[in-house]
Amino acid sequence: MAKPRPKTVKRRAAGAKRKRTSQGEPRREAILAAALEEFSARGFATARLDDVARRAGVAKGTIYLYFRDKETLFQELVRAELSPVVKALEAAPMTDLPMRVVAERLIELFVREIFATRRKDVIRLILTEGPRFPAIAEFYYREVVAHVVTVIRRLAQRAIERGELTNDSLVRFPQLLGAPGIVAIIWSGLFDRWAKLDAEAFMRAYLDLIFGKGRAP
Amino acid sequence: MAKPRPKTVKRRAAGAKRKRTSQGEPRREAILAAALEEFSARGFATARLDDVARRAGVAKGTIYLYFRDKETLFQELVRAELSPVVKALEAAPMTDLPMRVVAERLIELFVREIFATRRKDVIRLILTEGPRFPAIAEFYYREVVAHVVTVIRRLAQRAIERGELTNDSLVRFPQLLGAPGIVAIIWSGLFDRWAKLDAEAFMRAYLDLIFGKGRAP
Amino acid sequence: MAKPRPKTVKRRAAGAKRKRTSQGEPRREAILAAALEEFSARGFATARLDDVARRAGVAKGTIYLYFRDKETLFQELVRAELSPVVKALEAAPMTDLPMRVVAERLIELFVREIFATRRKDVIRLILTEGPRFPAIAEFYYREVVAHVVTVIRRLAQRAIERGELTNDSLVRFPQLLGAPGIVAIIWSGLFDRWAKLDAEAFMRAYLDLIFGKGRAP
Amino acid sequence: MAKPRPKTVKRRAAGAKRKRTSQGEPRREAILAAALEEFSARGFATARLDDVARRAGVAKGTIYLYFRDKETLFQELVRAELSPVVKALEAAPMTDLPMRVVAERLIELFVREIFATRRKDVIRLILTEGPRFPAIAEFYYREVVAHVVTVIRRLAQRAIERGELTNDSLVRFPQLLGAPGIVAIIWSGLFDRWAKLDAEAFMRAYLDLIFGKGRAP
DNA sequence: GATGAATGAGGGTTCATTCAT
DNA sequence: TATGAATGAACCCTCATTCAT
Repeated sequence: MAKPRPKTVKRRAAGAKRKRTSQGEPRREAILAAALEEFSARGFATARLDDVARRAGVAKGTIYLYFRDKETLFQELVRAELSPVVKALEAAPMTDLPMRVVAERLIELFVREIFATRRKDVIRLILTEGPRFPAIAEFYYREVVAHVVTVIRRLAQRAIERGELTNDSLVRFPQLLGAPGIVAIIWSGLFDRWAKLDAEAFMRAYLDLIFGKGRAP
Repeated sequence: MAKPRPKTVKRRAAGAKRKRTSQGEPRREAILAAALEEFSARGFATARLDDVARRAGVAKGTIYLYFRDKETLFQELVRAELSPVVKALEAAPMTDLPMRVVAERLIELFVREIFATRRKDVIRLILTEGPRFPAIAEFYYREVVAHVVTVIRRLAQRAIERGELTNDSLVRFPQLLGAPGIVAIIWSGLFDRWAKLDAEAFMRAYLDLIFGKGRAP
Repeated sequence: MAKPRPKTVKRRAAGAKRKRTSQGEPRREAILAAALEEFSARGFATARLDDVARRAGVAKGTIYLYFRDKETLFQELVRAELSPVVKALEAAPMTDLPMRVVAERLIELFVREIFATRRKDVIRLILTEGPRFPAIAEFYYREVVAHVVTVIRRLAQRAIERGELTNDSLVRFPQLLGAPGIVAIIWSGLFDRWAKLDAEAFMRAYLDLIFGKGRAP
Repeated sequence: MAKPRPKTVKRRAAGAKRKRTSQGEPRREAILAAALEEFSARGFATARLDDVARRAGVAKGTIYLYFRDKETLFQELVRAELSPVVKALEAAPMTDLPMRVVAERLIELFVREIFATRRKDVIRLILTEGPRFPAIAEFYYREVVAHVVTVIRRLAQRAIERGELTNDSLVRFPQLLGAPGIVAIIWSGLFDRWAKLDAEAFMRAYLDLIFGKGRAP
């Protein structure tokens, strides 16, 4: 009974390892970063907390000091990475610029803040794991997608009023504007090996397609 | 009796041969159908072969008579479901109809043959599991995506020549034409709970957007 | 992903081990017997299913073919071992013999069917683990203790009517008759190392004490 | 300041010394009290030191300043709670009162000092955990049980000499006198939920049974 | 071919114990 | 002294895979 650890055995023979101990370093952040790597690379179900711990430079048990369980780690990972986006969306100023200009800025924003960062992987994780994590899908829908849809719809409405757009497709389906962004993310994870896709050029070409080439700026 | 096959003999390496019982190998089909259900519902890693077997009405061991292992089952599932599509693509006739008309037929085809069928789930599986199954991603890329891209590029080229399109976006990025289809599939798996998306209307609105409303038939 | 077992590695290099395969042999029984041993020796919480499996000559996973989990194994163990006792109790014939005679037969029965068998350990397990397993305590109370109490009360009642007993202590507290049996079981598990207790003599001395020495047959 | 004790020095082996803060080492007491609660409620193996610490209002590490490990805590807990009993036993005066009277006083003592106090739980812990803690079983046997047995044997001897008892059962098995006390403790932990047992009445009825009702006082 | 009982590696989670502060 | 974050061994349970029948 109670064989918790041989009492006579010295642990960690030498004071070697123990990499990161700069007190200021937030273990939680390290774990989240490592989890994102592992979940992205192997998927939620297949990722091993052992690997997350190793990558974060902590012991396996340490993860449980910060997260109730694997699923919670995943959910908090998504929330943590997305919350700046959520905040930015809520603070999004309504401009009076032409829609095409706004759209181009959105592309820049998307590339800089999402596509070129770890957030791209978070989005991909949501797309791939979301069906098994309704809570995450809902969070993403309510906090991100719904906002974006609303904003785009309003933009499209005004663009029509101003004559920048000649039909109401984007009002009825604002998702259309974001479609290339989603596809770019998916493509990059699936097919870049065989055919790399220049996401920014891809999305700009899309604007050319729907607004007409060079009509803007 | 019993015909106890010498114990040291390697069983047929499985996967290879096949094709005997005239009317379509009902067991194999049942397993594939069951596997699609389970993989779609739970993802590859989380799906249990036990459930696949139960759903298919066979014993667990039977699966291994037809497929080397879980991964092979998955790969053959994708191939089996996609091969008609592949064949259709290869036989796709090049028409001289206006691009918008062709695009509308593609939408109909997509809705009827993909979106309204189990193939939608196969596509979704490829999108979500592909990153962990390069073989599948590659197969899908080479046999489906590349063909579609080529076809669309050719269509776009001609459309430009005929003045139906005024810029080369679709030539440079034929993926743009398929983007809404992809997004529709993803949306349906993620967000339909909160906001159902009418895939066909969605894609038609897209054509309105890029070709101009009602300009075509 | 899916690293279920290296495909090329041959398992169980030699067809050695595989002890018990005499088809007729009930795995379930072997597991229950092994579980009783392990639970008795180490207590429920500390017993390792690994050891149960090893002792039963089966693989760890096999246990789960027969029992949902560790706790279920424990509960079914208790039920399985006690059910003959329960049946015997229900079929217990009411005799007209003097109470002392009946009590002596009960002692013989107790020694032969409980104390000299694995059931002694089951009773001990109930006494020690019961507080943490209300379901087991209740089962034992309802199916065994309550019956025994009822039977003894009836016996005591009649003994009073016949003048074999001169007070109603055993009617009010039939448990008194069984107390030495319980104490014998506890003692044997705790103190036999330092002072062995002859359970049968112990209980017979008890009858001498309450009925008077040698007054009965 | 900080007085950072040279890192290589072995901390006081813990357990030994102790005894300084005048008014009874409140921390140590708090830990022992908390430990008794937790061990009683969940058993040794299942109790968590985390909970003990929380209940005692100290940090987890603090426990280790007072006790080498979980097992030592348990053993010292038993010793601490029992030592007053041990002392009382050693000082037990030999009276010349009739045995029944003495027995009744023992019952009162048992009820007041054991059954109505936390010591009941300590006894129960010994009974349930003893088999896995030979050191505790032995301590309890030597310091408590053996003494009690000796005392009762002497009492019984004299009772026979005086004609208060007509047979030697209690001389040969003094444990018989304590049996109902043990059973009362066990019953209260197991079956009180379904059938509460009045321990004092139970033990008094026992005296009625073996000495004859009302013959005493 | 077909079955499904059996296997056992793998991984999530817990918790006694340590130690830097 | 006291703290509590960190550690990592241990253990329950799952499930892909095998194989005797």
